[in-house]
Amino acid sequence: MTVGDRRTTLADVAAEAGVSVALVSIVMRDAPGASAATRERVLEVARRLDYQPDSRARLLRSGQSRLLGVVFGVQHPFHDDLLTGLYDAAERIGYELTLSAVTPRRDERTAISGLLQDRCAALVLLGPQIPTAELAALADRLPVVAMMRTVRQRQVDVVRTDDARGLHLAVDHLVELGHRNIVHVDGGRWLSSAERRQGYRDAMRRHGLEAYARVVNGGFGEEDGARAARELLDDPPTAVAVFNDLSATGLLDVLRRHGLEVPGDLSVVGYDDSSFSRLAHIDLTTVAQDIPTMATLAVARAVERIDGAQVAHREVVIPPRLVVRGTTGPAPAPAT
Amino acid sequence: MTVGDRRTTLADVAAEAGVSVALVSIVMRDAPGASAATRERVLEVARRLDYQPDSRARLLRSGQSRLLGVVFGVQHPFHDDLLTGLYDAAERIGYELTLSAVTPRRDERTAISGLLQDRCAALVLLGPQIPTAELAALADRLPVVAMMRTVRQRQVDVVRTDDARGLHLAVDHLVELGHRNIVHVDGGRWLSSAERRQGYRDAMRRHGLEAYARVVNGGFGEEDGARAARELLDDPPTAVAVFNDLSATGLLDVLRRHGLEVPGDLSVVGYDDSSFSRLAHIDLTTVAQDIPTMATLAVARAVERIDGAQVAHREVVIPPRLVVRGTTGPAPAPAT
DNA sequence: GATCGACTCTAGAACGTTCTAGTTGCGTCG
DNA sequence: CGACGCAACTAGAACGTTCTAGAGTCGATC
Repeated sequence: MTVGDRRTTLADVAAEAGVSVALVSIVMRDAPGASAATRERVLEVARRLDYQPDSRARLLRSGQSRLLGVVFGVQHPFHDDLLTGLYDAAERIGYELTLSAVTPRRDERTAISGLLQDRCAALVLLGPQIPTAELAALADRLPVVAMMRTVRQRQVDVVRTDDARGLHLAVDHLVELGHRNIVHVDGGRWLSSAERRQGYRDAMRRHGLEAYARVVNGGFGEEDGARAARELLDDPPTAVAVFNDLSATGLLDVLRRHGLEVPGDLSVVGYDDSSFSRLAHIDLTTVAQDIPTMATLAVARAVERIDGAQVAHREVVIPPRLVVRGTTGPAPAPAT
Repeated sequence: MTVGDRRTTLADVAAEAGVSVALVSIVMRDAPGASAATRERVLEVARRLDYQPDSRARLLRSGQSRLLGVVFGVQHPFHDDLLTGLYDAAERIGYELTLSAVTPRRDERTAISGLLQDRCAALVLLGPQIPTAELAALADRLPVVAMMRTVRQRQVDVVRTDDARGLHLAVDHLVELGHRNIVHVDGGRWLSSAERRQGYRDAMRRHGLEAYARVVNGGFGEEDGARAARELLDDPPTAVAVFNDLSATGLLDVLRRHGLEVPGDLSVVGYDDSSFSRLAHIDLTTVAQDIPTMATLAVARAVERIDGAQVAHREVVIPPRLVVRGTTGPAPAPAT
């Protein structure tokens, strides 16, 4: 194989089939304006010459690019699942996806600017961390849909989970099992930590358990959960609702090492339904986000904006659901 | 914001700055042929008009597309880490990456054909599953680098881990700890399962332990490991080298539930150094692939091919390394 | 004082498509 | 038999770049 040889173009196919370039274009796009006979002949030639349309030239000419840029993070739990859903949704309505990853050494700004140069029609950002002001500036240029976080700026569309509700579900579940002394280990300064914390507080109040409400400083990682667990050991509650699954596993580990039985002595609820939370020996009760729905809505919203529709609801909030597994059980009988 | 308004182009910048389009192009590309004064003025205007180059037009014109297509799987353990490494490597040599994901409902063929339409200069495939014949056909059209699998066809470049060596490491480690009765739970029909199985057999023979060599049918997932564990319970060895971390966690769970102490009664080694294997309460001894090196070499190889270099070694095999954690320990004193 | 070379800049043709505005050929209708 | 409509097709101009070839300008050299 010689690398230098050009790929076959419309012109090649046209010459070979003895028709004009425009006609080949018509056939390739399945547009009206060609007889069945020619259509077939052209397709046959195209197949024989192994013709592949050049999307760059195509998009360059046709202006609007049926192309959605997606920024995702390589380290994040369910971004992969979200990507799956986004591909499904995009394909259903005939859009292409182009991905740009955020890695430990490639920041969000870089990822976004790459997509801008690809001239996508809109951007879908998974859990964007950049300042809202920047998001807003971006949204002045092209439609931007932020997922899994709130954005006050009204140029930016938002599709997110009702995180407050997620903690309602967790607390309700624990209360139903008889728990009263329920602690929340929060996400610290992490995205949507505030919403979840507030959701926890609301739920406790609603159950008349303000007196028990207690928030322990946590974070995103396993160590954060472990640290919170050590803090809890002095005066252990009967149940803990944790910011996310990763932190919950760290917490579980420390608790168990100190001889506490889960769920015998203490119940734990995570958040995210991460793939590892399903592992048999973790088997974590957790709050799952409705990823397919979120993906579908994000794509739909982006496309509406591209088509210039005036969209009524800027923010779409999806209810999560509780996945009950093995780390929650009835509250232990009160001691003393 | 009106979606319809065109983005600013070179022509806009040129008009505003009172120079020709070509000159603006020169300035934007940082090419020689413009005075420092104009350069600065043009850059200022470009910044003010918020000019973003159109990579489609750019690549269309300039023919060769410093663009590498990467196909990765959303479900796979270390594909994320590999992506990180690929971005690093590509950036170092001034190449762009364009990603295409394989999802449960988007197969490899689709992912690849998307990249072909984007006219990438070469393809990097992470653990491709398509038939080698197809890979070869693809490689006749543009440089193809397959990672983490062997491909006999000589048009296709390969960068992979020395999987046989990985199992040598695992077995050597266990033997050093005094184990003799070491079982291998394999990956079934999975990619590179054969290499690892062979590596296990070789290592056992080298240690004069042919008599103990025993391969149990496993697979990729947690359930496969769990199933293998139940099979082992009748006649448990003192150590198990498992095909991958996921399977190993399934195996660990079943063993522990049946009262076996790890590593007291039985040691376990995984493969992949998956993120969850580092979790404190899994703490799995495992074989890690040298991901940064593999990524760097894959990109380097792709670029060599693009530049038309005659590359001597079609296949690059990287040695793995053992990460010792908490699931391996000294062999228990022989019973009876 | 003409010629040269260097530097800075510009005009215009690519690249591979799509799209607009035709031009054919041909059957049908008044 | 001329006008019309329609289907099938084509020529050529876009799209936003890069690239080639060349045009000015200016100081230095012969």
